[in-house]
Amino acid sequence: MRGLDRVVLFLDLDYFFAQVEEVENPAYRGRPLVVCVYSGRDQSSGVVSSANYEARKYGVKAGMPIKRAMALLPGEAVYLPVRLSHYAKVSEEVMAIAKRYSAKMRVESVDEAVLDLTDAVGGSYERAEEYARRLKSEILARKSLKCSVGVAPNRVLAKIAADASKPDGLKIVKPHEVADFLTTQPVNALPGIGLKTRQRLEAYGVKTVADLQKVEVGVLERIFGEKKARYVYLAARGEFDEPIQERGLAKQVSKILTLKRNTRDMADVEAVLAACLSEALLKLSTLNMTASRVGVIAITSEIKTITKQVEIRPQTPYDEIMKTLKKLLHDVLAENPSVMLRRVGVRLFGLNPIAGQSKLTAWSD
DNA sequence: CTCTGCCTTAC
DNA sequence: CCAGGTAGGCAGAG
Repeated sequence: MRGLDRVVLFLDLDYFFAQVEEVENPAYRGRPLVVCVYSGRDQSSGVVSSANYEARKYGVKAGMPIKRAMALLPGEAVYLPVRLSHYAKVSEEVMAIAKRYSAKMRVESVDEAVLDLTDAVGGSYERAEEYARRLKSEILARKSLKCSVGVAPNRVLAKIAADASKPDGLKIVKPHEVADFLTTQPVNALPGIGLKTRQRLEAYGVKTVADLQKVEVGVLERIFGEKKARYVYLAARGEFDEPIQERGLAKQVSKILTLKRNTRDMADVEAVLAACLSEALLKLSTLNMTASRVGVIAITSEIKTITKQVEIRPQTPYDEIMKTLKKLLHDVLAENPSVMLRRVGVRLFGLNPIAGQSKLTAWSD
C-alpha cells in the first residue's frame, strides 16, 4: 500500500481541565469532579466544560447543563469554575516537552498535538513505540498528567488510534494493520464526522467505516459537497494525508457573553457588547495584530446563531467600532422582530500582524 | 468576492 | 426544564 510510509504521533491529554484540577488538589482525587462554565444567570446556570471519569460514570459529560450534572451526581462531587488561562499555561509546558520529540509538531488545541516522527525514528514503528512510551512517562513524571497517544502512518489514523486507547492509552497502528483497524470503527470515529454527519450517513445505512468505503465518490459529493467528500473518501481508506505544519497566525478573535436575562432592548445589551469589544481588542493587541472586519454575534433564546459583519479600517478606535456594533445589532433585531437575545458577542476578522514578525515556519521536504 | 449560517471539536 | 466559549473550514446565495 502506498502513502503509509510516515510515522505520526498524536498526543491527547486525558479529560484535561478536570485532570489539571485533580493534580493540583489531591484531596479531590477519587471523587467526581466537574469543571464548569458559569453563565451568571443564577448560582448554577451554565454548562459542564470537563468531567473526570468518576463523574462520567454517572453520565456527566462536557456540554451538559450544570444543573443536570448536579441532579446526576452524589453529594461528594466537586464543582469548580473553569480557569482557561491556567490550563493554557499548563498546556504550553506539556507542549514544550512534546516538542523535543520532534520539531515537526503542530499544536492542535489546548490538549492535543500531532508530531511527525518519521525522520526522528527513521521510519521504524518499534522506535516510535519507544518514543511514545517515553513521552507518556515524561509528561507523567514532570507534570503528573496522564495522556493517550496514537501512532500511525498519518494524522487522521493517529488521532483515531489515540481516541481508541483512552484513557492513559497507547495504540500503535502499523501500516499493514491500517485496513483492519479502520473497518471496525464507527463512522464518527473519523475526525470531522460528528453527530449531524453521522445521522445523515445513517439514513443511507452507513454505520461503520467499512460501510462508508462502499459509498461512491459521486454520492459522497451530493451529501457533503466537494471538499468534505474528498476528505471523507480518503479518510475512510486511511489515505487522507497532509504534512504536519506548525499552526499559522490567528484568523479571528472573538468574545461572547451571556446576558443576565433574555431581552431585545438595546439598552440592556450595550454594556455587555462594550465589554466584549474591550476583551476582543485586548486579545488583538496581545497578538500584535490588526483587524479589517468586525461583526456581532447574537444567540437567541432558541440557541440559534445570527451574525452580521462589516469592513473597518485597521486601527479604528474603540468608540467608532462600538458605534458600528450597535448599528449591526440594531439591524439584527430589526430583521428578526420576534427573537429574544440570550447571548451577544463580538468577533474581529481579517487579522494582520502589525510588525514584521512573521513567525511562520515551514519545512522544505 | 462578500456575507451568513452550519458543522465540528470537545475541552 | 436546560443549554458556555472558542476557532476554523466550508457551502451556498447573491
